[in-house]
Amino acid sequence: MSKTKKKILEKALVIYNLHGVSDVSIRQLAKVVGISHSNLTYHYPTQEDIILGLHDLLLKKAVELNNGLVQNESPIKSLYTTTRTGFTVVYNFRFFFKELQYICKAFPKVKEVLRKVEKVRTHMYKNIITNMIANDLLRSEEFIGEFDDLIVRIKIFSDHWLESSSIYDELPMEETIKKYSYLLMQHFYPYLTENGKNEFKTIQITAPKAD
Amino acid sequence: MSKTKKKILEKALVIYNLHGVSDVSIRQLAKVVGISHSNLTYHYPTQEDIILGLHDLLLKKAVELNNGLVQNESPIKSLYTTTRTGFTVVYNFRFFFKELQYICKAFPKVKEVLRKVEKVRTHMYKNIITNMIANDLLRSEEFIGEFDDLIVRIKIFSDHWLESSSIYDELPMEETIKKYSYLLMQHFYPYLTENGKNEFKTIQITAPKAD
DNA sequence: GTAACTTTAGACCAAATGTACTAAATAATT
DNA sequence: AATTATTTAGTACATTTGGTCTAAAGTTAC
Repeated sequence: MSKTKKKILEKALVIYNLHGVSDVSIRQLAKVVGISHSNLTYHYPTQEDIILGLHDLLLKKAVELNNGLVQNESPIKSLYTTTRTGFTVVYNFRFFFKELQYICKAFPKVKEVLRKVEKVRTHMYKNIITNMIANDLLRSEEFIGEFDDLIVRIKIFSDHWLESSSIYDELPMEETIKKYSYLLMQHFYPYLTENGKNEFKTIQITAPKAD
Repeated sequence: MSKTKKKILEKALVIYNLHGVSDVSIRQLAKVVGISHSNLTYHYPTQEDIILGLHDLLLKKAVELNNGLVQNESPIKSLYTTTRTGFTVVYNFRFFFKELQYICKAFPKVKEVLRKVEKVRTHMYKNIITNMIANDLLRSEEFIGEFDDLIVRIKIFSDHWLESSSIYDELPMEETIKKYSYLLMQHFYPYLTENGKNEFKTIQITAPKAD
């Protein structure tokens, strides 16, 4: 990737986070980058290409941060740490999650990518749940599809906590991420075994009270 | 409200649901209504006024439908019915929920209204939960704030299930509403007592499997 | 050093948008 | 019937937008 391309993505992230994708034209972005709008179209013919580039960055960042985590703690604490770092990435690319619907409508290719990523996420959560059951941290299903449905709920929460927060909250970044990471974890809580609940308590210490 | 104003809102709802608020200009809307764009601005000086009018309609519709429900069933079945009708209203005003973030950013007055409505919703869920506990359908809190947090999660789900569905699903309206109403109910399931779970099973019959 | 390629800026264009203004038509009031 | 108020359409305007085209400037290769 050329230096200019890198700089474009970098500045695009800042300005999109600030004003939203739908409010920033090619010309405005070019001005921020410090190049002409025709030069910008030379590197990224359409806005969709920029968004795809940024989404790529997002995925790379997420993987990179996750690899840096120590995974020898308890599964539940591990899950919490993973959630925290994941939610931090979401926050850093907040333009994406705030305008998810607009982006999917305006840029079909992005929507396709998202659908693929969704399958990976589902798979990941399935593994986590199987694991927790095997370790006697989570009870087993009480009806067919119970945990598949839980995963759907978790994914909706993960995709939209930021949007909701931007409407109803007025917290600083750190607080927001803490609050919603903890809320995500609570999706699991009522399904935990006694063992699991005891482990869960160890993460409560760092978590703030919601509201 | 004059006949013209009514017709404007009516047509706006259709065209917004179809193409999204951000994609429909005053001029396009005027064409659909069959009046001049200057006449439209006469009745609704800004787009914000139209959105506010539509949100008013939404609330009225929700109240009206809710009043039509029989409330002598079991609390859990009652909650399910309320959810179903509520989600039907959400679907009928889907433009609103699909572009929640955009609307809140572009029209600050709408955001204020939403924040007020949110408080009412919280209160409603608190009542429902208190009631269910009193009727031995729901267990009591295992830690402080547990059910407040549950309510936050439920509200996020209620606000964003449609947006998520529009990205990942391709189901017809009826199926979609059924699926997500049932998913909402599952937020309560793991907190239910034996009594509650038995009641819950009576609503499972009409619910489709998720995915 | 010159030829070929890449990167950049500037100008131009047609389309669309919100807003404002004017004047005609219609309805209401006296 | 005359006047006043409301509703309607048309026009004009300044701005912005995404594209396209052209040519200059910079870089690389031979």
